[in-house]
Amino acid sequence: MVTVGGSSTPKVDRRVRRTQEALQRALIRLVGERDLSQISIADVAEQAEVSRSAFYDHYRDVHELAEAACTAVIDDLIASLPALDPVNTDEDPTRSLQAFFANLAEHAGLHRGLLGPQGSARVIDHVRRRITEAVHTAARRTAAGDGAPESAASAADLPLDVPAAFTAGALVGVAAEWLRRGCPHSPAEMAASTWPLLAALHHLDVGTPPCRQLP
Amino acid sequence: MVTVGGSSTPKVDRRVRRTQEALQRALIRLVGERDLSQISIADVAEQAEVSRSAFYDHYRDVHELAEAACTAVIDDLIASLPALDPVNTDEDPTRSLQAFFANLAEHAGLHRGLLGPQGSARVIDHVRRRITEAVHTAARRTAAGDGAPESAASAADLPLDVPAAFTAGALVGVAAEWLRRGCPHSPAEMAASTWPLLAALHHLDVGTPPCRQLP
DNA sequence: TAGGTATTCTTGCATGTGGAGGATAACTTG
DNA sequence: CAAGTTATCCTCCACATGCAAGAATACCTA
Repeated sequence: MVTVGGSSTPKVDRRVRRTQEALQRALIRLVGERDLSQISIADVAEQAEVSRSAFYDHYRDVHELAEAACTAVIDDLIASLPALDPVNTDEDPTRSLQAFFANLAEHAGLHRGLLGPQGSARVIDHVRRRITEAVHTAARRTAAGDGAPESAASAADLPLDVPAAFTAGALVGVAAEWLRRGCPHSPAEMAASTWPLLAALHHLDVGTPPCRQLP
Repeated sequence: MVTVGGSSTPKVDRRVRRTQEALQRALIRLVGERDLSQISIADVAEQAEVSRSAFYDHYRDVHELAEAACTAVIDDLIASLPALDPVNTDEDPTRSLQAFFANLAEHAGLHRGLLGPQGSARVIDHVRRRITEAVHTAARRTAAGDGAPESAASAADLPLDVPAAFTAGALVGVAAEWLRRGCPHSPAEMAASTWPLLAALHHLDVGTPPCRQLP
């Protein structure tokens, strides 16, 4: 098995990149067409113009590929989350929340296919954890006075941050429900409805210390 | 395919009940032992002492069985959610939240197996939607003055209730993260940490009408 | 560019999947 | 209890899965 390391690919064999990216693009395309459960490994390999056994050289199953394939998309989503940071005293704090929903809507087919009932538990868990981490570090950055950048330890080693898990789950819940209904409202409306709820959590957060992460 | 109707089984062939219940019990037992992805239909059928083809007479795949199998357990969880109702002015409002986490911990293996990264997107979605419905009807019951019982329409037909989806997702998020870490804190601690967050949403809910469900 | 290395491809296999058709057995109703 | 209904079981099938061993090929480095 050959796997590209998490970040900042320094020197990766061209063939590996080509194969992995082809497989990821193929999956993303296919998820837009039919349910994940109706997509076979052979389908993905064929769509990627790669042999079926090359698939197994990189990924154990479709879910592992899906997790890898959605990473770039997820990063985009997470990038639109600094709105959750209380220091962000923009004139319109819902702007980046709006970007979040817009981003979601833009790839609605993909997101619904991976996060919905026919999707992958692995992807759902991955997304939730990534957002949890983002919320966690944003909160710590605020609390610690914007000082040194936190050591980027995996969330698995950190204490259980209930508010972060709460917030992340809430965002995923709203997103999933919105996608399930076929995005019946504009990103602006969704942002306007969601923002007060997030704000209530923030104000509580900074106001009452008794509820923070458990040791 | 033979399927038992949703509620209040009036007259179901004894054989159907026996087979379905045996399959569900078998799955629940197996999920406690290994990952869902490592459980084959043949395994479940054998554990249930039922032929493999009888499985397909009732369920399309393992996820459909899992959804059916967890329904009873989910009902227990949802039963411990009236704490979310603002009218509930108990002396200790975290009591039923505590029951929620205790319930979760009691079947930790099952819940982690079905809701975690190796679980089933179908189950995750099902749980989230059930909780969303529960929160939604609880909120409406409160707002409408405890009057007539709402027509029990499926959540799919109702307008998108952002606060309900938000709350439900949040609970699932906290539960998933807690389970993932191996339930490192007592249900009492978890309830104490989670309650203020829920309360903040409630107070906002009753205080500011601008953010309700979208039409 | 030549050479060693690493990746991909081909082939093959044991097992799991999803389901159709028909025989057998169990249940419900009159 | 007898008759008819209905679920389960058995046997088959085509296809998908996950993986292994070795040949063929593309890549990186010197």
